Amino acid sequence: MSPARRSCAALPVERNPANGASRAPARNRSRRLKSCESMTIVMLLRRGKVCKPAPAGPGFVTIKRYPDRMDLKKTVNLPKTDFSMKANLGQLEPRLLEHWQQTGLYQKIRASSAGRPRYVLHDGPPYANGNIHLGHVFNKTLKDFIVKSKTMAGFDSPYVPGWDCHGLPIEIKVDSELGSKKAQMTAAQIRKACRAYAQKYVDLQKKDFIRLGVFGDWEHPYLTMSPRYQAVIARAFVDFLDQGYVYKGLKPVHWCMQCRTALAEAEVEYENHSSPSIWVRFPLTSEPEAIDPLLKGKKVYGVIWTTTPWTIPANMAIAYHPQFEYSAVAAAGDVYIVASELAKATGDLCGWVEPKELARFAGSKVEGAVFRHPFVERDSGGILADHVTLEQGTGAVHTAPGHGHEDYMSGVQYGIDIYCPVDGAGRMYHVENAKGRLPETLIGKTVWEANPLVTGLLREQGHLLAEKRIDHSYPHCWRCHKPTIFRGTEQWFIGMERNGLRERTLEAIRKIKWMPGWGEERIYNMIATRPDWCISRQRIWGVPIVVFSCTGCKHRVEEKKILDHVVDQFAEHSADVWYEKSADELLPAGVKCANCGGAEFEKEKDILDVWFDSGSSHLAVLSEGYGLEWPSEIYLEGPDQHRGWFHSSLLVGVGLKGGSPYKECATNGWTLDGEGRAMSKSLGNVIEPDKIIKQHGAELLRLWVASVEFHEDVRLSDTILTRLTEAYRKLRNTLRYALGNLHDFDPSRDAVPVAEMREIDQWILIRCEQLVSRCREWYGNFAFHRVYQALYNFATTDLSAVYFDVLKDRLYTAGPDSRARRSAQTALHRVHCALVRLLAPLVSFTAEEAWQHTRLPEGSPESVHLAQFPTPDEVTEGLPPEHRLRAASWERLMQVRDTVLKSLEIARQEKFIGAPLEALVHLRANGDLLPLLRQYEAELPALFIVSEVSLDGHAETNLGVHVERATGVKCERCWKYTHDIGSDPRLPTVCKPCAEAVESFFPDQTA
RNA sequence: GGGCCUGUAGCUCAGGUGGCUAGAGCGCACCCCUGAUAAGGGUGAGGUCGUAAGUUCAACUCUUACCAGGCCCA
Repeated sequence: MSPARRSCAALPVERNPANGASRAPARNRSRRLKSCESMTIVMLLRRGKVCKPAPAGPGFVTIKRYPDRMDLKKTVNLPKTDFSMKANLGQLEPRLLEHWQQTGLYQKIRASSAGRPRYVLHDGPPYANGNIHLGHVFNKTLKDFIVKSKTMAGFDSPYVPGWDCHGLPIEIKVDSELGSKKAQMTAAQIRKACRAYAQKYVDLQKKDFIRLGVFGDWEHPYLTMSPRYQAVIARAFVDFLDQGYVYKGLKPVHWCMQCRTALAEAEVEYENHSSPSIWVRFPLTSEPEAIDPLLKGKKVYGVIWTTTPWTIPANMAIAYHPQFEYSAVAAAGDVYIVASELAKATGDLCGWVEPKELARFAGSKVEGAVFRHPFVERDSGGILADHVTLEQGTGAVHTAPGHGHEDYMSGVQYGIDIYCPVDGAGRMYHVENAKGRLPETLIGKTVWEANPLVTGLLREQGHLLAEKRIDHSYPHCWRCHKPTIFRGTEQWFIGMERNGLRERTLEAIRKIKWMPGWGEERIYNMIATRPDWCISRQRIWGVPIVVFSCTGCKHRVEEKKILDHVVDQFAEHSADVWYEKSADELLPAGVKCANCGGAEFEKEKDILDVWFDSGSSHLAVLSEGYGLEWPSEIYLEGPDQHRGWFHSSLLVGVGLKGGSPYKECATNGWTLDGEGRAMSKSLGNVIEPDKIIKQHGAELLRLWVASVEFHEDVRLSDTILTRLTEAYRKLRNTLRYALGNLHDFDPSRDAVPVAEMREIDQWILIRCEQLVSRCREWYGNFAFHRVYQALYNFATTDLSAVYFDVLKDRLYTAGPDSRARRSAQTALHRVHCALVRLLAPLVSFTAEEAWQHTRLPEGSPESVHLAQFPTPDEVTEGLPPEHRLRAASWERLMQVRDTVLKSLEIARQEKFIGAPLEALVHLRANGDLLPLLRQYEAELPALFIVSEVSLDGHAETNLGVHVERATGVKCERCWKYTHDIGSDPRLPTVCKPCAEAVESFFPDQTA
């Protein structure tokens, strides 16, 4: 300790020479103290013989008769409560859940909130597959915090949970469960199996969410597979179609030629495969000097490398990386453009003799150059792309937009045709209106047959530079295990530029409040650069794209009136009717093809992207059916949803409703392990929510959610759980102290007017008032962790360490019905009722349990969750303004208290005292502190929890503290050392105030 | 590899527009109490503010690079 510090602390303890004990060695003093105590521990009193009972009646002095053997402890008002110290959440929580369910609490909340301003959080649907994980817990609990806190802040805040039920993951699972049976099943039957599967997980997850104490309309959640919802999805598509957003175009997908089907990424397995890899040159037909002046007049070629020769016929461009450096290498009179880094390797492979570098330039120089296809009458443009790498090949990527995802992206970016001359069986064919005719030798050949033919053609033309087989990992069909191809197929799109969708969406983004703010930039960039929305999938489990086409002329039936007729059937029978009925049955009678007048139609086979399903949730839920208005107040999901639900909801909202379905968009972080790593099976660091609930209770998970800054990634570990367990116990014990000391307090009967309260009781009300005001504000901006910290700090610092400690003497030893005790209880009751309500959105179980144990004023709601947050005014109601000014004095006194406690600690360390009541504190003060202390001199012993305080004004420093041994005798009842022991002859070991308090325990015998 | 984000004591969090010895609670250590008792109280020790440069009279706060981690893409 530094000298400066020492002087800051209390002055050295001075021992009172009058106190004999002070001269004795420390060990002796302590021993003597103990023996002294043992003499007075439990005293048996004999009274009856001394005081004869007086006859009752007028004119007689009443002398109460005390029992012969009296246990003084029974006259101490110790806390009494059934609110146990140990929570036993494992039993409490299910009991409360059952109770809430049986009493219809959620419906009651709705009823009591009716007519208040609305605050609707629209739930993002989790996927109905698998068990819930910590991320679900985090998100759902946060939503519950918002809904409950908004409810208690005076809003009507309903919560309709939902599930995302369609989609590939479920279809795949069902597929594998059905096994070979699937082949014999109709689409409708498979859909039934998918529906059952999804329902199973809806029920499972629902149970888990309810278990967390999340309030909501669990009886009527929205399911994307419900007939009503499916109709909403289908209608949304029809509306998009009707309003001109939708078009059909080509996009490459994984394709199995064997199964003749599109495959999702999840259905593709990568296996080893041997492919022919070739180096091909494309003659440059544009001016070489545009690339580099040194190339003027040279015969220049672009050089590409590919492992799929069959895609060469579909080549439309050559991609270069804008930042890479490229070399023009001269060899045998020709000049080749390759990445500088790969020039040597390429030259070696192609057998260039004495290659010479003529020039070096950035890839960006090649943009706009024109090459000639080696054997098709077509140009191949130089383009730029970031996906170009230097790991293999030449640094120039053969680009066939109909045969590769990245190629496709480049194609879209540069407006190049998505050209795919390969049919569903994997055979080459002449595409109508194609640029450049394919050599006839290729037509009708499968892509595998085409490989050597293409290589042959290239060789003939002199454009094959090298050839080499390569073993690599290649996508295969998960079902038939044959290698797959990328094939441009017809897909449905929502055009981002149609009706200005992209622009309008970007405008809408600017109007939304993003929390945290960076969400705006993130989603803005995505919308600004995303390609058209591909909304079709070649699957079964989803909502079909409601379009028919004429069997004769292929003309599509897209009239809204006709399609709406079909959608109406979805609402009634679910979208299954699409698979159960024929086109003829589905269509209204008498529909004719607008083009050819034909009357035979076929149904579209594709279904809609699941993001279209969930993106339409606001149409389904913020609707009359649920009694909710569009748009919602807020969406809250994980950060991945900027590309997911936030994104699709926004597009659907802007497209069909002209704006965002949410005014505010909040994100919760990811849940990580104690080291900040993502939880994964392979790392083995996954924390199961179920385990924590079993071991600690859902309340602890809620407390965890409450304790962290939720916008950022959050961690959970054993250490954190241990801290939370301790915090929970502290909060619980705070409530328990209050309940225990309020057992005989009826606010309507016993409350003391605030103006007449003890000042320290008024002080805690003012502290509590500030707490309420801050917590309300923090709830308002979803700073739950600040609410938690404030409540916790209030419980530990203001209450446990100061107020409760100081209060014990008064609560325990004053007469049960005395003004002093009732004053304390009034304050305690107010603080308790405020605390319980402030805690309710966070620790909903414990708050409810405490509420049930609280004696509430007449007319109070049966559940804390039906109550409103306390208001700051309510806490200090009745406090005269002039009393409020005294709060500052008390803050000052608290500082004096801190100093005194430091001095007491020194005395304790020196074994001069043990319990603080053994001390007499002598204060010396000057300045304005002295009058303040004088004013409150009578309160000081209680505030310091010592037996005596003496005060004088001779201090040289601002405040001096001397600790001495308390004089007098220890009262057996209140344990204070006093000079009035035995003032009541019937109670020879008890001080005067205690004697008076004891009196109130015995019935008035004069009555 | 690209876009966005995070990194203050063992833990969870505070630290407007750069400015006194960087705060809180918990935990920890030591002590006390035994009438909140598988409770309660006191005192104290913990941080070169991810790392390294730079701007500045002055940086936890501004810039750059790097490291570690997260989400989304590729």
